[in-house]
Amino acid sequence: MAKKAETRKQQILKAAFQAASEKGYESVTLQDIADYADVSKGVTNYYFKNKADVFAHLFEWITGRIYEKEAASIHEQETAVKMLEAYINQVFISPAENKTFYRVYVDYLSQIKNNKAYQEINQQFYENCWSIGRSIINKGLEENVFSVNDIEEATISIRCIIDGSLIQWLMREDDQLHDYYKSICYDSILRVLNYKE
Amino acid sequence: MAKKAETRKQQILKAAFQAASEKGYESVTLQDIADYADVSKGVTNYYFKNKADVFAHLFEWITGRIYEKEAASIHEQETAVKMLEAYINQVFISPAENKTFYRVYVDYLSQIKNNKAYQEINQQFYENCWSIGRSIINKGLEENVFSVNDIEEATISIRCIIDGSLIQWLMREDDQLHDYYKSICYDSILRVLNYKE
DNA sequence: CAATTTATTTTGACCAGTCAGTATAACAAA
DNA sequence: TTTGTTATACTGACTGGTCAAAATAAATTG
Repeated sequence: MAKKAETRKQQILKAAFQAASEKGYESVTLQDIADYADVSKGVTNYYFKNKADVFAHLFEWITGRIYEKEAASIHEQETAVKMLEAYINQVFISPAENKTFYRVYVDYLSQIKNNKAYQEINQQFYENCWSIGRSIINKGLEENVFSVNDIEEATISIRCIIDGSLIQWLMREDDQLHDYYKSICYDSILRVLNYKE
Repeated sequence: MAKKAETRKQQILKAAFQAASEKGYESVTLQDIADYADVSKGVTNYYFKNKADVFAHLFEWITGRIYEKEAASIHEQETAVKMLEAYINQVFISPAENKTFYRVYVDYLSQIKNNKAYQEINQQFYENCWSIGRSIINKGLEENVFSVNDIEEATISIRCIIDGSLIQWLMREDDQLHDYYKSICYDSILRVLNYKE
């Protein structure tokens, strides 16, 4: 049944994610994935074409989930600044979660050059992220609290700052700096948007 | 003689760099390094403990060179804004060079979690980068053209923006966007430093 | 200087281990 | 029975690292 297949695929993707966050993309073997999913090795090859196919689906799934959460976080908010605050809270959700996700994400980034499919998934992710930034900026322009020369450039800048801060935080391997980087990220974005009031 | 050994090591490091930028860190084999260096396979193990040792030296060498170039670029400049401009020009040196270096750098970032030595090299690189940012900020504060609440936070923010933009540019695989991202990076930093005049 | 010995460097075959992917058998459900 | 699913054994390709022998350079000696 199609439902069962879907469940199995999810189970395998979650296992691959857990394995990758603990061991790193390249060193994860098909056996590892099977072990984490508590199934035999043959199952992974039954549901996915090959290892790269597993990871393509994994990255698609992860980036999709991340975007949905981030997009949801801003929709309840009523002012641009509150939207941004909610966004940053969602992005810097916790040291543990950020570490798990961003380790896999950095592995993923390092693989993009080798795989056209990965590249397209990431392009979609960027576009989704930019759309969130764009919403916040437009709201702030309506409210007259932000001032930017070019909306597209500002949306791109927001994501640069977010990824740049999370990656730098991750590389320093110090959970205590999480709040510090969160506040640097938030303040920098406000400055880039030329926040007044 | 010690001089010859040094030359050989450099030759191997350059080969490893070239191999890594073309094939990606994980898929580079000792044989690849030997091939690019035009020596036999055993030589690499004669001059380095193992593969990880080669890459530790490689990363140290690369990040050191990058820092030196960046540091040198700002020293001739007389105003804070010109220093920043020179810095960004050096950072966004050309699509080809940025691609070569940043591909290896992203691979390197994805390996940091697995290797204490890599982590320390990167920490040193960050501190070097921050010191460049700090020089520029201090100069701008003297000149009364910048305004920041916290110098340390601003130095960190600058590197976040630089890495964030270069990584995002790299992932989009479009050389034409190089100038675009360069200008976004430059403008964002000016805004973070609250540039007036 | 030349002959010989010693030290250093280079080579490439080889080994032991790993992994992705396959083949096949066993099992379960309909 | 038939079809869909899972387990297991296996293969072939490849890798990091080793090592003994070859090549080369340096030092020593007559």
